[in-house]
Parts: sequence; structure tokens; C-alpha cells
Amino acid sequence: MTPATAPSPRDADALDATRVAVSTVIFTMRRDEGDCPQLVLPLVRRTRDPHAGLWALPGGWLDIVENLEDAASRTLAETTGLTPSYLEQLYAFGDVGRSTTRVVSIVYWALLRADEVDAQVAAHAASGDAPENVVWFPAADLPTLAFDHNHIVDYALWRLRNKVGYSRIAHGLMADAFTLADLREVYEAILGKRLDPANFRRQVENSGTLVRTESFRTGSHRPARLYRPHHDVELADRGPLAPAAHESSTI
Amino acid sequence: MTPATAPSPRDADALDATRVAVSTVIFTMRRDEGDCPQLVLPLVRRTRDPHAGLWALPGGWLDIVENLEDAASRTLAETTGLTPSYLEQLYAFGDVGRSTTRVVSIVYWALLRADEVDAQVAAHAASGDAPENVVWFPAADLPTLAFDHNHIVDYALWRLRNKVGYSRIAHGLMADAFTLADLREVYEAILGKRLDPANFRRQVENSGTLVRTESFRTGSHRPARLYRPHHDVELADRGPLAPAAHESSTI
DNA sequence: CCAAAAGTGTTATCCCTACACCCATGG
DNA sequence: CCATGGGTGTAGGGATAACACTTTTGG
Repeated sequence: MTPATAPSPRDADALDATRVAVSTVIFTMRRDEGDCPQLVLPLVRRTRDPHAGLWALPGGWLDIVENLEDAASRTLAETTGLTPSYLEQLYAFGDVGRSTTRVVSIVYWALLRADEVDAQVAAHAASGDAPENVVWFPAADLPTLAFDHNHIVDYALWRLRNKVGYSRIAHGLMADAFTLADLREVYEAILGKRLDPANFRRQVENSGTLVRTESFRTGSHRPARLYRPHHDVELADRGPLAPAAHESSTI
Repeated sequence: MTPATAPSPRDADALDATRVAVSTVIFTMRRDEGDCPQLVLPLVRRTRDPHAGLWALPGGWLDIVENLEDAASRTLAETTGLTPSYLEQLYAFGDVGRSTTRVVSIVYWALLRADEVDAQVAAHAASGDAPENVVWFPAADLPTLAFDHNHIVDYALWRLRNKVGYSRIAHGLMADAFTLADLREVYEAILGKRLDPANFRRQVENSGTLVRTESFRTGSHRPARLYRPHHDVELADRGPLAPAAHESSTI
């Protein structure tokens, strides 16, 4: 942006200067013991100070020749081996006291389909470059994280719940074929409340974002029709920004 | 944020390093020739390269001991003499090619009451430290701006229109006493469409954000009751972020 | 009295909610 | 046949939109 005023003199010592980092809060849905799915996110154990030993969001320094979103993708892949199906800027955190040195963190948030998580993790394990020190935690039950990362995750959760209300963002968590009950469970897990199956069905059917297949999932009861995401439908509204940046919403 | 990976080596030459700037898109409503009010925003003429001579958003470099929002307030005051009634982070712009050197701009957006604009401008003029090179432009009719600032203003406008739909944000543009017609004109100017006076009245009355006064504005027709903002009502929803950061929002 | 804005009332419509009800399967 | 989840129908409430109508002023 290089403003109209003269640039203030900057310290030549890089360690005293403001540095730009990029981190990502990336969610997926995991169903543990057959029952309710829950939101989980990957954290990385820090190996150096500050906060060595604590868990932190995956991230890294912004490279000088790299766009912000590219940096988010790269650092996420480097630390966790994951490539998200949806990626959006969350917020820029830059309070003076949030780290021992001055760091402005551009934080992204992302969603990843549960089946992709498995595939990507399996691929890395097979090729021997499995990321280390990465553990998935339930978003609702996190330990104390490094820096202001608990705060950041809270904000990302708030944004996710918010956005689920007015966009098809949750479809980014679904595999290729799923029942309406599957989708409803995901909404319920995100919103933390039960939804009426009948009304939920009508809402998503009327939204035009799903495609009915002629396949059914058979189980212990009446078979349930399988749906798949309508690939032409964006997961979220987006502003007038050409390359990236998203968002949406009523007096 | 200082990530789990080792910091990549940084150039000792500060001019080759990534720098962090802060800019602000600040809107107010101006009624020109008695008629429809229009959104206007202050721009600063650049006196040095790159883009010397072009108009740009008010802003400046982030000081190392200064929070982001503080930097936005400070640089806005330094370049324009203005102090906004509402300030919110808009987005972090950091594409590699947006400036000749690598600059990540944390952009804020703000609203300012029309009466405050006049008062602040008058105060600066009286004390002799009137900011120079500041001109107010209609948001709908901007020249070509420096850097990606046209793009940024477009995004800020989109956000404003969006937020006007689900929050009381527009009250931040109103003076102490105003008629419902005044307020409706502001909404109409932002949204770019006419609103039904009867329905608009009911909506704002039911919202509980305005206080009826017993004063009336007399004119060429039936006097109109004056209202004032309810000071206890936040202008916008905000997320779970403790110190700053705002936002809000249906399947 | 007239024009025009301020302000009130009424109706149709849509969407959401709740909940009653039928359908189809495995056991 | 029965328990259970899949799936459909329907009635009520709240918000919105459209517009008819009354009120009050200046000229």
C-alpha cells in the first residue's frame, strides 16, 4: 500500500522488525464411535521457543514472492500434508503482545472433506514423508495453545457457524455421496443443536445445491437416497474481489 | 504467530523485505444540492513514487509498538485529521504485484457522522494544522487510484451494503437528531434503491435502536418527528474476539 | 383547498416451525 | 408385526412487500 506519508525508518535488524506469518485453521468432521460426528482440527507441536512444546495452528512465514493465500496453502501442506477444499481469509491478528517478537499473522480458515483427509494422510504415510507432530483435536475440547491461537480458533468457529447459516459452506465437508441425514448431522455438529429432519430436507432440496442420485444407502431401516454436491454451486458467496476473498448476508 | 517451522532467513536489507502498512476506507454521507445524499470518502494525493500524483487511501506504515487498529486510527488522523465513529478490519491485501516493493496492507473501514466531519475539518482549519492534499470523492465516481485501491474501495462498499442489511451500522452516519426520512435516504443511498417509507418506519421502530424525541422538524409539509440513536445499541454484531474484530449474519 | 410528506392500517405472500402422518426396511 | 429412520403433508406464526388511507403542514 505504501502510503502518502514518508515511510518511517525501519530497523535494519530483521529480528527487531515486524514479520508477517500465515496460519490456517482447518476443520474436518470425524465420526468416532459410530455416533455423532464432531469437528476436529489439526495442530502442530512447537519444537522451539517461544511456546516450545505447546500446540499451535499450522502455519509459517510469508515468503516475499508469494501471495497470502498461496502461503496459507503452502505452509499448511508443509506442516500437515493437507490440501483444503475451501480456503478463505479469516482475519489479520497483529496485537503487539501476541508474541515475543512483533508478528502480524494473516490467518486463513479452511474446510476439508473427511474422505480427503484419509486419502491425503494415507498418501503421505505410503510415501514416507508423513508429517510429524500433527495431531487432530476436537474443536470443542482444545488444550491451551501457543500465542493467541485459542482465541483465533474461537473466532474461526464463530465464522464457520455464522457462514453455515447463509451459505452452502458445509458441503465442503461432505464426500461424493451422502444421505440427507449425513448432511444434517454435520449441520447439527457445527451448530450444536438438533434440526428438524423434515424441514432440513425441504430447505436443502429447495436450495438447488444438491443433486439426487438414484443410489440408496441400505441399512437397518428404510434405504436413504444418496445425494452429491452440485459442482457448479459455489460453497460461499464472495465479494467483488477478483482473485480471492469471500463473505456474505438482510435491515 | 511464529510457526512451528524454522523461520526462513530474511533479507537484512529492509527495503527488500515485506513491510506492513495500514490503510482505511472511511465513508460519510454528504448532501450536496439539497437533494439525495451520497456516500463520499477522503483520498490523499501521493507525493512520492510509486504512483506519485495519484489519489490513494489514507494510511501509513505499521509502527512496531502499535496494534493494528491503533495504527489505522493514527494514520487516518495524521493524513486526514479524522476520527471515525466506527472502525472495523476489512481485509488483508498482500498480493505480490500490488506494489513495487512487497507490502501487506491491513485495511480497515470506517464510518463517520456527517456533522463530525464538519466539526473536525473546522477544528483543524482553525488550529492551522489542516491536512493538505485531502479531497472527498463520491464513492460511486472515483478516479483511478494508486495500487489496488479501487479494488479495495469496491470491496469496502460491498461490505458496507452487506452489513447495512443485517446491522444498525448506518446509524454511525447519523447526527444526534434526524427524521426517519433522513435515515431512509441514507439507506437508499447506500443500497442504491428506493425503500417503502411505511415499511421502513416499522422496521426501524421495531428494531429498538432509535429513541423517539418530542422534537419535530418543521418544513414545507407536516412536521416530522426527530429521533436519536440509542447509545446502548452496538452498531454491529461482533464475534467472540475480545479486543477488536467484528462481523455477523440463515441454511 | 391543494399538494406533498408524515404516519397508520390492511392484506397477500413467503418462509420457517412444529408436528402429525405414511412408507419401507431389517430383524 | 414392530421398531426405526426415511420421507410427505399441513396448519400456524412472524416477517416482508405492496398499497390504500388518514393526518398535518405551507402556500
